Amino acid sequence: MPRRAGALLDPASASRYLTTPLMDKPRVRFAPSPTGYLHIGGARTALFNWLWARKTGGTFVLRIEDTDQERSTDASTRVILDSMRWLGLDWDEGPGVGGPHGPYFQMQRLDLYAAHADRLVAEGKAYRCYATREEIDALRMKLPEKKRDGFVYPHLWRDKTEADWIPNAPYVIRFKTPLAGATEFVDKVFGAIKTPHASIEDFVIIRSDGVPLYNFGAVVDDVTMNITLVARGSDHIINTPKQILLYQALGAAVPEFAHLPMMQSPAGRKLSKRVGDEQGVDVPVEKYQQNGWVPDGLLNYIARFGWSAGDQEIFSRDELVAKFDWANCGTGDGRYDKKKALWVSGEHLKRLTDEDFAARVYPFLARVGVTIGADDPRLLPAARTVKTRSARLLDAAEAMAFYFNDITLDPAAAEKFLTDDAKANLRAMAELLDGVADFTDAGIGAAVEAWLAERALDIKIVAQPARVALTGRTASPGLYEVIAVLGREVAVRRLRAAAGA
RNA sequence: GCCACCGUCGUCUAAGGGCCAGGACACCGGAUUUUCGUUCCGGUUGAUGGGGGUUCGAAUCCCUCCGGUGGUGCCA
Repeated sequence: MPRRAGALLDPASASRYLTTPLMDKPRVRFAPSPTGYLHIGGARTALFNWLWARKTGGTFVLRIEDTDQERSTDASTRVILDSMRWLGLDWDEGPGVGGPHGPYFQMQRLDLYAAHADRLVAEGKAYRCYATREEIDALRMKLPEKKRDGFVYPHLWRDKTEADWIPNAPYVIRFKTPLAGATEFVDKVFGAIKTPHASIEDFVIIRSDGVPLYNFGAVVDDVTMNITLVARGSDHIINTPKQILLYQALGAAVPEFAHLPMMQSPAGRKLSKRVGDEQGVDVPVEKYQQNGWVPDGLLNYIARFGWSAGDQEIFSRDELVAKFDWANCGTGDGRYDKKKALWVSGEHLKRLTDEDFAARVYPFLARVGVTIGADDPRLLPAARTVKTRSARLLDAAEAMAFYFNDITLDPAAAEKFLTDDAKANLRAMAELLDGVADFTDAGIGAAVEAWLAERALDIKIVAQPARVALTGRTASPGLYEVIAVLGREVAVRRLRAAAGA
């Protein structure tokens, strides 16, 4: 494993760059592309940036990188923003809130990119390339098959001058990458990373339609938005040298960089939505919302992925803010672990107050066919009985449904437990409950225990049949609490129905 | 192919030259319990990718091989 930040640069070979002067407060950003949904890995990137901003009193900027016009949609922007809000990752500048460095959509900043690109061209640091895609492809195809993969743009227009420009013909703008030397930077997570310029081709910074490509748009924005620390997935490590070259060409201070290892599928694949579906992992953040995760639970799981603080596993949002640091980020890619994710979710549910838990479960009740009012007096006591046995709110709602809706007996359970002897006991129990004065968990328990003692019956004999009769299933919260929440009328009716059937 | 990065229990991680490689999830066993779950206890159940070095001593430093990931686009 490489030494993290602090590894030495080789001053002789690296082209040095300006270090961001220690400014007052960090400015970080999250810059998603609106091409679908908020990816769980993207949420993690956003979270780490947000944590750093909140911890340091810095600024968290949200920017929408919508320059891929083929795939970007407004609907997607809304979905991403909604997921960010649901997670509680509020941004200080960006869509909806504005800010002094807007607009925060790249397609509304085209003039800015053009101006910067033109300046680079004027200064000889970039150049117009009139070679068409077809032309370049033809050159590539001329190579022997084995060498085609290694084809790089052959500097066709690198040394041409304005006199060579073709009037009215489309062109792209390419960056004039230094032919020799190397660019090295010290990543806050990965340590020193060095890339020889020879391995960087003269990459396109502006398309023929005037729209910038990722590397250029991101740099111009990060410069003009005064971003001091760029934190993103390690898939961008490869882009960093190009971007540093761009900062230097623009005469701008180079920000700090922090890359995060990738979150892979359980089988170690790239975590795309399709792969996630195949391997049982929810990739879009909206799915977690729909399945009844609490935001802090999701944040906890993804924070703890690639980062740690001693042996602690469960963190509140505030603890995350207090304890987060780039130095405790690891470098190895990791695999999503669904079981652990669910465990973390459940731990967060357990830590909710009963009232809070009930209020959060309520919206999910409708999803499982329960239509009660938010002020239904059974809601809180019912919710309380399933809180510690559910991993997500949707699971809790499902586990609670029997309290409110008519039940159907699980056939296998009925077959096994609703024997003639058991039915006789259920009738007797119904009788008993009818007369219990203190119809509470404790009161019912006392009455039933006394009744059992009187008849020399073991609770094990009557519990399961009663459970099946009352809930339809063999697994449920404690029998007495179930009865108490159900209420005398319903409990008695269900016992008799099962006994009579 | 080339470039960059990464490699500790099945999984997430700790230890960054020196006490049995620690914790968590998972898994197995047990206790408690009216079921499930919770909770508690136990686990020689389980790992430094392989091989070379350096060193009294290596998961840790060096070399090499292997493996994985990302990139190699007028995607981001």
